[in-house]
Amino acid sequence: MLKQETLSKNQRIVLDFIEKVNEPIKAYSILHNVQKKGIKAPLQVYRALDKLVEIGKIHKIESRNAFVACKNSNCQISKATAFSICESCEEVSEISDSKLSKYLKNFQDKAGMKFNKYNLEFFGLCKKCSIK
Amino acid sequence: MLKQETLSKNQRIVLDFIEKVNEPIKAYSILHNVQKKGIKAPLQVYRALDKLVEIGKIHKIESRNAFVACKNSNCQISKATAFSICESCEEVSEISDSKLSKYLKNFQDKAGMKFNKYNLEFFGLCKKCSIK
DNA sequence: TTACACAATGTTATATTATAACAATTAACA
DNA sequence: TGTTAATTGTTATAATATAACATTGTGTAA
Ligand SMILES: [Zn+2]
Ligand SMILES: [Zn+2]
Ligand SMILES: [Zn+2]
Ligand SMILES: [Zn+2]
Repeated sequence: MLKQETLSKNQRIVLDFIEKVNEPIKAYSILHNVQKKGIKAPLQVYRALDKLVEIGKIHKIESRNAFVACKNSNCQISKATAFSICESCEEVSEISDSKLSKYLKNFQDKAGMKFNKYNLEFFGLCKKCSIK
Repeated sequence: MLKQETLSKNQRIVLDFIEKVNEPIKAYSILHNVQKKGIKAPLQVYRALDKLVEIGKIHKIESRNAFVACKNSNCQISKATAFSICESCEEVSEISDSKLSKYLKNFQDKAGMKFNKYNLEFFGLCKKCSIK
């Protein structure tokens, strides 16, 4: 079987919702919002999320246990992700900076470990929250 | 009241254990292991963990929901952390690389956000697991 | 087209991680 | 000593995530 090109029904429902809200959202919040579409159980959501993460359509914000649609040409299938997170209003944006991603992709640690993926989360105050 | 210099009883118990195991460990695993010391409830562990993270004695590995002792002069009180994680054996090590930390501390995103903290997790295969 | 393999679904139950709420005790300090 | 904040103890519960198993759908090739 070749790599799937089209999303399954549940994957489509979950992705459509995540793309619509356009900000990080939690699994159970997704569940509550797609129950009208026929998705009834957490597992149905988590299975769709797993697949969507795997194919790079969404990312997990690990420090927040939340999921967000990829804004960045699918981030080489989810292997290189960077986010900025406002600790005041919880606004999250995906960082798209070729210099940064090049630097990190080429980073070599002293133990000689071979990396195939990274996730970077910056925390601070967004412009709006800085003013206050 | 000045900033506390000594750890409280529960904080000491939890930190001693985390330093002893010397690898990432989960909150409930800590709980099971320190019950003989009189810590009986999850909250007692989580409260100690919160404080220890805050003062930079330990870090949370967000992608694993696990905690590990800091190896790196307390990482400027936990504001700049980087780890390498083997996806096969789950070995985690803290990265201490002054070039990397300098690069990330000075990173400026396009939205002009003011960062005060970051966390970076690299994933891949450690040397041992690469051979297999 | 039929048989196979694998992906996806549906469903119930349960595991794991983390916090709320409130009372009591301890530690720092003016 | 009186005051304040930090810490503790305790019970209950919230929030996040997976196990297990039966069933159905889909792409592939003989
Ligand atoms: Zn992306
Ligand atoms: Zn903000
Ligand atoms: Zn550290
Ligand atoms: Zn390994």
